[in-house]
Amino acid sequence: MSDSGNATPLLTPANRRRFPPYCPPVECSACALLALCRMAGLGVDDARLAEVVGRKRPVARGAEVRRRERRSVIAVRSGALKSEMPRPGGEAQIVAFHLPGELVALAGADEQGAPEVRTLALMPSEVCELPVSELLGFAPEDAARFHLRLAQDATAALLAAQRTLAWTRGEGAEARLAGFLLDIAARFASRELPAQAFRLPMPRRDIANFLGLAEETVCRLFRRFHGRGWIAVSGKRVVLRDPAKLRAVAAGAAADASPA
Amino acid sequence: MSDSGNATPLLTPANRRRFPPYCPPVECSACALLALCRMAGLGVDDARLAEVVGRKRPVARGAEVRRRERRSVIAVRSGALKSEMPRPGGEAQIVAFHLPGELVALAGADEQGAPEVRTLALMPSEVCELPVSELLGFAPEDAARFHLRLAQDATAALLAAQRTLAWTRGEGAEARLAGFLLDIAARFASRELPAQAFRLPMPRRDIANFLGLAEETVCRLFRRFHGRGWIAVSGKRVVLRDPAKLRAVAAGAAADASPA
DNA sequence: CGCGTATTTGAAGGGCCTCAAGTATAGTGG
DNA sequence: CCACTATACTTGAGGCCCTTCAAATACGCG
Repeated sequence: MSDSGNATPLLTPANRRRFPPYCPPVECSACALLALCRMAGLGVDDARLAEVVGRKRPVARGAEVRRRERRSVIAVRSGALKSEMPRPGGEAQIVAFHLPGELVALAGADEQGAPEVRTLALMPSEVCELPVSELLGFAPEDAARFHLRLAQDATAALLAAQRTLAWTRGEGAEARLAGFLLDIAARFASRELPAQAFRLPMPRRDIANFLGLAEETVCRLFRRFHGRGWIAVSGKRVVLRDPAKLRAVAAGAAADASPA
Repeated sequence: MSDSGNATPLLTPANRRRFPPYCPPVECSACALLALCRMAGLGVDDARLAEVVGRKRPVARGAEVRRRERRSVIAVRSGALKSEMPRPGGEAQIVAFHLPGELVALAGADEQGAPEVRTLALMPSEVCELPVSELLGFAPEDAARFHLRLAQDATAALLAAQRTLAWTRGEGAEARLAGFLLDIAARFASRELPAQAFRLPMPRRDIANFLGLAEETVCRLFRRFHGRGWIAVSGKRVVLRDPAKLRAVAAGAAADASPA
């Protein structure tokens, strides 16, 4: 198997500069918020869109994404976010990462007091905010369809959270990291972003937190996967070289074959 | 503090028989489905209730809870359920337990094919099913309010799932089990069921699966907590004797004080 | 180009898992 | 109502995976 085809770019210093950018903006056509925008009576290029939806609102790296309206749905346009839940004693637990085109802030969309979940930008990002309150004056039939769609999006998010709960409990640290890489790649692919070679938006520390591992363990696993030829990794740049093997590892297969 | 009052029953053989039953049925007044039932135009004691809502539908121990209608919301009336997500290679991962008065089957309420999440009865149980499709002919205003409530319930469920994700990642096995016991107790209390002395509806094996631990570890932890006087445990019967200490442990406090 | 942050690497130790066997419970059927 | 039996719970010993602590290096941002 050795070096079968150099179709995948190697992470030589020369290739680093031409590596895909971090998290490029997605078009409205690939955004999960599109259905709600349309249902709100807004054409994508309509003039009213800019009025109701806060488009391209910038969020600085490390800053918290906060609702402008009491009740609203937020989507990521570019960059990446993380949602974390504080724990009584110790570090907050990261419960989800949000990539371009994905919805945020569905959980607790109606909570009154201080939000339990904090959402922070992992890099300079842009978000779109669709205020639900602006739409309450709509015709009852439209409001019903809108809220139904909202409920569907929320149940979809719940299902996604349960899937996450399932594979992050995978036996062994290798299974978890393999599952993580495949999850990120699949989500990039579903938004028509490069999914084989990409940059991880989050530091090792956040990956470790999310997977329930130590930061050093995540580092060692990246190196181990790299050494086995499953991936090529240099800092945040990652190339998936053997997705099938990663799937097998994520499913619990012991690593026996493949040269070290 | 020694034996300050024997208000809490000891788990002597004599007291076993008078121990609270497993998961007694909740009244409609304490059920999370009540708001949706009322909004659907159904008085709790209304004759139509029996027609639209499948009340007291029995589910045998180990049987799968399946929707009768394509789209519906299910609540637990008595007993207890577990929801599990299959994993590629190996045992399914339990993602949630459902106690009397709680909603189920929100996730995937709209999915078309075979459901990803399977919901099984941990003991002989009764469930109520409210078919959403039956209500689509309602007045638009009522439909709008109904779907809004549905969306709120869905986001609340998502928030609950994220909370679960946070404390089940607690550092150390002791923190996880302490958090688990407090979680169960709090949910019993919110439904006006006995929350200090109760029976765990699920076997050790399921607790271990849910918390990402080995079954033997869970057993040892129960015995350890029992030995330290934090709880009294005999099989599935549990009495919380020092909830404050359990909270401290769940928050990550090291166990140093308290006699062994 | 320099500094701060992020990543990497090593060594030692502990906590949880695995395997195995015995005991007690509770559900089942007569 | 009681006996029976399958399931669930408990307990012990040994070993490995992951964590912790510490320090050096590489990268990226201003």
